[in-house]
Amino acid sequence: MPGHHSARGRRTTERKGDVRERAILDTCEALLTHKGYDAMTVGDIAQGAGITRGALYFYFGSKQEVVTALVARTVEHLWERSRVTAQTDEPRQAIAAAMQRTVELWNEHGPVLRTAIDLSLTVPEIGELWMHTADLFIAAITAVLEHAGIQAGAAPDQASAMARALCWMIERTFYHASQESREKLQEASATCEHIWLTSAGLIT
Amino acid sequence: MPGHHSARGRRTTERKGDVRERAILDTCEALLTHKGYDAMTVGDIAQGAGITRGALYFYFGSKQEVVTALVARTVEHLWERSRVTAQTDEPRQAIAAAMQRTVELWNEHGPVLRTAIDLSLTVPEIGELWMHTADLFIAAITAVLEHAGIQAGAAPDQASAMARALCWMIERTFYHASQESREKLQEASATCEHIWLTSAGLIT
DNA sequence: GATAAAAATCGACACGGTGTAGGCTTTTGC
DNA sequence: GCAAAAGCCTACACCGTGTCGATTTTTATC
Repeated sequence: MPGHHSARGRRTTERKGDVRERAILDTCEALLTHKGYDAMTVGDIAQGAGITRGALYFYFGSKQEVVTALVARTVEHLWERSRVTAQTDEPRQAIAAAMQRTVELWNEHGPVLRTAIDLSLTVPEIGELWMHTADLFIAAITAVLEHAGIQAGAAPDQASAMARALCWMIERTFYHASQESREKLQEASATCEHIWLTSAGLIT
Repeated sequence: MPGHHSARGRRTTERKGDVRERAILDTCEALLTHKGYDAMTVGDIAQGAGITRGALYFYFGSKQEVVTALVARTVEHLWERSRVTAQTDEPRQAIAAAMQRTVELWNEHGPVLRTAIDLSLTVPEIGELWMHTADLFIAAITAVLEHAGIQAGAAPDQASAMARALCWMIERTFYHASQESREKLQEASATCEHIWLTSAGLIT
């Protein structure tokens, strides 16, 4: 009985492997949270997912591939959300909304995002993924800045360059704050928002 | 003939091991530059320094210890410089000077600094070192902000919190720009300086 | 400049994690 | 029910790490 009358909308036909694959990624995220990337061994992941090392290599070619898939899964979430978010015309609102969404993502998946950042240099695939994410962010910030009256362009005091720096500020600030607590994250977010607003000329 | 009339001021008595130790660190920095941390093996370092793996373990207990020592050496440079730099009273000058010094350090030791950042999470000793460096920086930024009229305090729109966010902005922006080219670094520095000035209320 | 202690070096080894290979078992679709 | 595909496992080979004990070289002292 494959994809029969599954009540759900889609065609289903969910292979057993699909479940396992999710289990592997879930386990990986949990391990990343509690042990960190280096300490996490392929055997650990397999064990957590209820299979042996050998079986895991049926799904993923290496530890790095597992993590890459996990990062992809997490980041796609973000892409979805950012695509949905209609651009509010009011800069202040747009900024507040963007920051709030980002806080939520970091609250939910902080360890994965931190790992992604750490591995960006050494694992090209992850670097790719993260760069793309950053570019989305930078584009969004650039739009807001220009909308707020900052001159478009790539010179150091123009929208594009400033957006890039602000993006890195947010990334790094969240990276650290998300290690501490949700409260710290919220505070850090407020600080970033304030600097963003100031840079946009929306605060005296 | 140990430390005889060595023309130099100090007591000399430089052991052979001191030279080797330096050679190891120099090799490590070169390898970090050309291969990156993960690809770099203890054997590589030893070979580059003209000894065998076994001998290297006489100097350092592990690959991580080698890198930690290298980071320490590099960061101490920075501490020196920042201690020397008398605090100019004029905020604009202070900011420009700080940025320039930072650019130089990243130009000279970009790969080491990037590695230090990458390993901050996983190697506590390096995390320690880097945190201390960041704290110096944050204190300096805080001082400038307060001097420029930003209210002291840790609330999101007060000097201390803002300084922290600005520090991370600079760290991350330099991290990326230093991978590209000296020109990019210089531009990135200008952008960070502009945002810093704006946040300090020194630019309309 | 002989000598004994300290410093430096080496080769061999044990361990642990990775990734691969070949064969067995379960699912899946007809 | 039955092939083919998918899933799974054990065993193995490889590589990098870090340790050990024996040996050689430096260093300081007489």
